Amino acid sequence: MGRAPCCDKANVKKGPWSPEEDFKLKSYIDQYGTGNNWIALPQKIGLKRCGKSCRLRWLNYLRPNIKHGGFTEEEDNIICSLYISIGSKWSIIAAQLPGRTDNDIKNYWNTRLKKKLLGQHRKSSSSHAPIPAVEDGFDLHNLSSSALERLQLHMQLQSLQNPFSLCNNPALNHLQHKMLESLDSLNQNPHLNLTNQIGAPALGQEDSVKIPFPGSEMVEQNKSCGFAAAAGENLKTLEDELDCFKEMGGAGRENLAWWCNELEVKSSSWDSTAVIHQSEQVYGDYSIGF
DNA sequence: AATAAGGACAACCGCTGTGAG
DNA sequence: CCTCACAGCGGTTGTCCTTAT
Repeated sequence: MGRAPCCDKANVKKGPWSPEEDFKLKSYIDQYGTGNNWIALPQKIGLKRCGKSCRLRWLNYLRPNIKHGGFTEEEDNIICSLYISIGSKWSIIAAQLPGRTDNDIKNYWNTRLKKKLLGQHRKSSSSHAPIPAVEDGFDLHNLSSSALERLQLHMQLQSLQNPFSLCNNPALNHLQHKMLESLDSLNQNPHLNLTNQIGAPALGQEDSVKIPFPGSEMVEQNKSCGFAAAAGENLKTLEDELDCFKEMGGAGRENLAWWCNELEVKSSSWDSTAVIHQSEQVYGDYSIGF
C-alpha cells in the first residue's frame, strides 16, 4: 500500500547550499533533466539532500534565466497591482514576471516593497484625505490585516496614478475606494466612539442597535433588525452586498472588516461594469447617516 | 571598536490537492 | 475505496550582512 518512503530524513543535509552541491545539481539537470522525480534525484547525483530541497534550490536559484534583485519600477507596479487584486498568490504573480520566482517576489514584497509603498503613503497623507491606519490612531485591530493592507496599498497605488496597473477588477477598486471614504468619514466624526462597538449603528437607530455580521456573536440577537436576515445570510450577489452595506449605515469597523473579506472572496466572479454601475447608484443617493 | 538592531534573502516547515499503489 | 507519498504553494524561520549607537 502506498509508495516507498521519500528519503532518510535523518541522513539529509540542511542549510545553505555549497557551490559544489549547486554544481552537481545544475550539471545533472542540465544534462538529464529532472525526470519528473525530485525524490530520486539526490540519490542519482550523490547529494545528501532531500528531493524537496533540491527542487527548491533549482527553481529558486539554479534554474536558467533567473533574475535576482534589481526589481524595476514596472515590476514593482505589477507586483503591487496583482497583490492588491488577488492577494498573496505569489506563484500567480511570479507567472506574470518572467525570470522571477515566487519566493523572490514574496521576499521582496515583505522586506521592501510593502514598506516602500506604505512609507510613501505616510509621507503623502498629510496633504491628502487620510487612509485609515493604525499609525493614524484609528483602532483597526478587528480588521483583516491583509484586506486592510491591500486597501491601503490600493489607495497608495491610485495616488501614484500607476500607468502600468494590471489590477483587473475595477469594480473592486471602486468599491474599496467607497468603503475607505466611508471609514474616513466615520473616523473623522468626533461624536462617535467606536472603541466598544461591535457594529455600526443602523440608519436611524444609532443609539440602540448593533449591526449583525455573519460569524459574529451578534447575529442571532440582531435578527430582529430589518436587514438582519440579509446580513446573516451568505450574500451571493453584489446587489445583496450593497444593500446590506447601505443598510448597515455605510461604515464601521466590523462591517468594513467583514466586507473586505467578502470582497476578497467574491469579487473575482463579479461583472465589473455592473458592479460600478450599481455601487454608483447606491452611493449616489446615499450619504452616511452620522 | 564592540555590539545591538534591523534588513535582506535563502531555506525550511507545514498544509493541501492529487494520484499512485 | 483507502492510504500515503508527492508536488506545489504560502508562511515562517535562520543566517548573514549592514547600519546605528
